[in-house]
Amino acid sequence: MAASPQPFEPPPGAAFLLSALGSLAAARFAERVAALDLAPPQVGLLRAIAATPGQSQQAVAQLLGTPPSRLVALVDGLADRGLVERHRNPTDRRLHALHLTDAGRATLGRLENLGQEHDNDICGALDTEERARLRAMLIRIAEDQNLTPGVHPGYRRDC
Amino acid sequence: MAASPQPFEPPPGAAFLLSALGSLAAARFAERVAALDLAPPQVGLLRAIAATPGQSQQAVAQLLGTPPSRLVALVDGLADRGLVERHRNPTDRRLHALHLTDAGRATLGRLENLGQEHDNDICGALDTEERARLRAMLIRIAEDQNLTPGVHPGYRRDC
DNA sequence: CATAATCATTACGAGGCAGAATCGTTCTAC
DNA sequence: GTAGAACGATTCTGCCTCGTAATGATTATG
Repeated sequence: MAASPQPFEPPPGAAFLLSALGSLAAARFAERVAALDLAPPQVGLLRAIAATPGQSQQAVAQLLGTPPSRLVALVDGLADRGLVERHRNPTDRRLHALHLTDAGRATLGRLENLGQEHDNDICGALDTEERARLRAMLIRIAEDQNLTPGVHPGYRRDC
Repeated sequence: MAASPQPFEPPPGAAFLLSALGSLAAARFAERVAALDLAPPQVGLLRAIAATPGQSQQAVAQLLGTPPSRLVALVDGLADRGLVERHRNPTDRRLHALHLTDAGRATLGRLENLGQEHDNDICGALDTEERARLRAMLIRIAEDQNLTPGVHPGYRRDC
């Protein structure tokens, strides 16, 4: 009673499509930022530091949902490039307050343009109005799922 | 002239939201299928075999976009559980034709229900009509990006 | 003043994945 | 008909990522 060998019997649901397109978007974004010698997690870290400068590494780690030990290598990579600085807090010398350098801010600006191109690449099939409706729906889902705005959940465990 | 420390200056675009929600959806799905002792790639393989039974491993590998050597372990895991069988092709004994067992089909049925629950979980913020519009837009994007329907691009290292 | 807690870092180990090498089988050329 | 190339599946090897556990330095507590 096997029907004709139709590919993939149940049509994929919205969640599957979200996962598939999200994976595609993430991979494409990784390619783009590779041109700046950056990995996606480093971009997220840059954005997090820009949003709330002076935070301790532990605070940032908690915000991003990553173990602190992972953050060390991330910060190292950005500090080696001169995009980020660790400032020792004089009142509590355990803490490393994270700040962007001027070069870091410049890189962030370049990333913003790059993000726009990325958006146009991914959403090329949609006109401006449709894109706005898509964004609105996605934001509603993100809020419903208690996602921290601007934070990619791929930091916690699998991406 | 730094404005108030607003979190994440540029509002996230649709591509970022897609990536973030896709990551979330993938992680949640992984949790769900873990209850059946399955990993997401194995689920994709099950679905691929169900869609076109009797294919060689190499053909399936090409469809999914994964190196053949990776498929071996994947098939092994499913074969150990008795969900999949390798049938030697008598006319060409190099080939291993992949087929689902009855247990495999039963598991696939369970996965279908599980997928519906997953869909409802992720899209809980949207009513039925909105969900349909979201699906339609996502499908258009997927077609525009030349994604193989039903195949998760996460198999491909480069996509 | 001593002990516990906190932050960053390092050390270690597990797991996953891609690419090269291997083994058996089939096709092609002569 | 046989030798050698081509092909499919598998194994092997090395790399890379990540999470957890220990380490060291500093500060809070009682």
